[in-house]
Amino acid sequence: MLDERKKRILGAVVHNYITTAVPVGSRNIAKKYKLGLSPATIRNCMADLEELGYLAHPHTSAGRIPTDKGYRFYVDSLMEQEDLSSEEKRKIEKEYSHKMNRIDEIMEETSQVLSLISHYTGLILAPNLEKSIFHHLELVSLENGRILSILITGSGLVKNKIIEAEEILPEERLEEILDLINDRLSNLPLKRIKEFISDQLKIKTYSVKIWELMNQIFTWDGAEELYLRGRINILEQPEFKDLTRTKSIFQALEEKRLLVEVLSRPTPSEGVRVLIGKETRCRKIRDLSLVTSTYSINGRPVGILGVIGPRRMEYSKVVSLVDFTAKIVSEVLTDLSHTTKVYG
Amino acid sequence: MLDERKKRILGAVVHNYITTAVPVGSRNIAKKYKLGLSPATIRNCMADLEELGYLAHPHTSAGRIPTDKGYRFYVDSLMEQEDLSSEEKRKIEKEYSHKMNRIDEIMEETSQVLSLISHYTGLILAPNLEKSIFHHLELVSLENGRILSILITGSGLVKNKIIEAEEILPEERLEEILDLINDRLSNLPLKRIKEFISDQLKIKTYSVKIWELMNQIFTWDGAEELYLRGRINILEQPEFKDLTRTKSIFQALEEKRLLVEVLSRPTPSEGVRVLIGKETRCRKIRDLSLVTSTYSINGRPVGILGVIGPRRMEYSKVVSLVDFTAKIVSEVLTDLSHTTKVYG
DNA sequence: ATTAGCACTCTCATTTAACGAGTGCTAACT
DNA sequence: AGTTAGCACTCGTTAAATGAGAGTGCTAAT
Repeated sequence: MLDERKKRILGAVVHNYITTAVPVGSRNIAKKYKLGLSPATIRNCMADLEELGYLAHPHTSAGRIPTDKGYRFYVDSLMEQEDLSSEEKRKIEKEYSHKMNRIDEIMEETSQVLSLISHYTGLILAPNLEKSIFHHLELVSLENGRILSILITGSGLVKNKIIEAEEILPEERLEEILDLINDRLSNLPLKRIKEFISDQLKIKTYSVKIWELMNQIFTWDGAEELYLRGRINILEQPEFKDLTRTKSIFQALEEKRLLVEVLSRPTPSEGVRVLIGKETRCRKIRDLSLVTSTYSINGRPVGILGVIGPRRMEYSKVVSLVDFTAKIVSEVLTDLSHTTKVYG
Repeated sequence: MLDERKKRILGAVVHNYITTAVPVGSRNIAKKYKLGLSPATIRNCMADLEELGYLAHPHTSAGRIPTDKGYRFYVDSLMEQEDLSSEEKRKIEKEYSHKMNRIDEIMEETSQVLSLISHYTGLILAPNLEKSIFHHLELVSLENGRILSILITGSGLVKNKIIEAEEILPEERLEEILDLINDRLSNLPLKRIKEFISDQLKIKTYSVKIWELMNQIFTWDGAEELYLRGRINILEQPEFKDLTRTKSIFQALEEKRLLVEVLSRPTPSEGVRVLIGKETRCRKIRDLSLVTSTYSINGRPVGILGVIGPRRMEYSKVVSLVDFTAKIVSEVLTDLSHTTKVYG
């Protein structure tokens, strides 16, 4: 375990590096942070911290920069959460003040807010359909036996899908099955609906065709939607002025699949999660950090939002931002889910 | 008018600059293009072309680069369209070979294709709702008098909108009005529907509430959807290694409104349109060129697609690409529109 | 244990010089 | 008269040289 002095010096180095982006030297620390120590002492201490793996040298005779381990310790033990300024809070609340009826508006707005306030890249993963609650299904027959299905979830998400039925189904038959579904399955999690379809519907007298149809309606390509805003903010950071590296990072940010994969990893704990550099376990974004939180509807977590930016991120502020935003989004979505019950 | 020699030399300069991105000198031209002229002669000629405004000097003792006027002349009179290789054609057709039922899939696919083949940035503006044909409307009552409207166009575009009705409307009333709309207005351009609503519906005995409701359904925020792919390809070009300028270009590319504005300008002519540098009449993208074409459904133009890239673009190839892609997209959408007639 | 002092290292910015591509002009050539 | 060769000149690019500055690590003194 680090002693008090080491902690304070590590904290000072990380803090200074985060704000200046310049490798920090002992003299600098001695001047800016009143630790009551001379540069020489600090130097010794920093050498120790380096040996312990918390700091690194870009080269001899340059200051130190934190390693991932250093950032990790800072985030876990040293940093104190820096509340958003009341102005920032106001700004966020204002963005959500006007009525939004559609989930995708809320997603757009949220990624925008996260990017705007953090000056990094904001992201939000749309509510996972699997975890959503079923509310209503509407079917419209199209030509050639194709059917447009409109699925409404408890959170107000509307999902359209066009289905090719092999055989044209009579209108009455559809009505019948539709009523059954809407009567019996309302408020069930979508995940459970497929089970129901397998169990109930198959046993009953309904034809295989209808079973297949329903199966198709409640199956969707797993491609969860990811909203990203403010990618250019990455270019703002001095460490990315070198183009070659920057380009590969942009490429990674264009690959939604990659980010979705990283984001959907099971969350070990409640609240805000911080992934630093290599901890993302993904080469392409190993120079970036990720601050995320789940957001929920009626207390049930349905999606993930957060900020992605340079390793040298203002964690103390971003953690607050992500936390705050997640709470607001949860509220907004929960409200929406209450007013989106199907009528009659 | 330029004489034959000037044309050939201008063509050579533009071509060479497009392929190498290096200001081109007389010696270079003399060697690579067999014009049967000595460097000195070419020099004189280039000096003339400069005076006429077709070429420019970055500085004395550097080669020439084309001006916008130079590119324009090249595109209009010199360039010969370079057909896509059969491999490229195959590649494109393959991308469209699997069944796509939803417009947005087609849009995603198309912007992707344009970016992939051109190595610049691909873009497509989704079909303009105003110009679309109405096919079917579906209404679902939600709690609190809110109504989910589902609008299906002839091209298979499905548009959801949640409407807040001030007063709860009885189900029968909705059914009634819905039948009227679907019976009478099918196959009308959406633009005309609003007129119909104003004229017919108002005169009849329907309440003001219903009129307002319909009005809301057929009114949408003009925000047309723009699909963009391959923005990073911009970084690929040597002229953008300077960051400050690049950043502002990226910012411009993030601003969809800006691009939508430029794209939706009325097209003067049929076929592929090329806008070079300043011709875009937009400061932020004055270093870029735009190659666009309309695409259509059943012969009626409904949207715009194209490629945006450096002024020094391979026009001869990109023009072919955009032309070809527009034709394919038109076919795909027209097919889709035929199979998306509402049943019964 | 802490600190002051000092030699040493390494980067970065600046200067300097050489280089070379390209021009523009003139005079010779066909 | 148009074309070409020759040549001086310009200017940007690149590489090497230089010096300043920041920072370290070690040693010896406090």
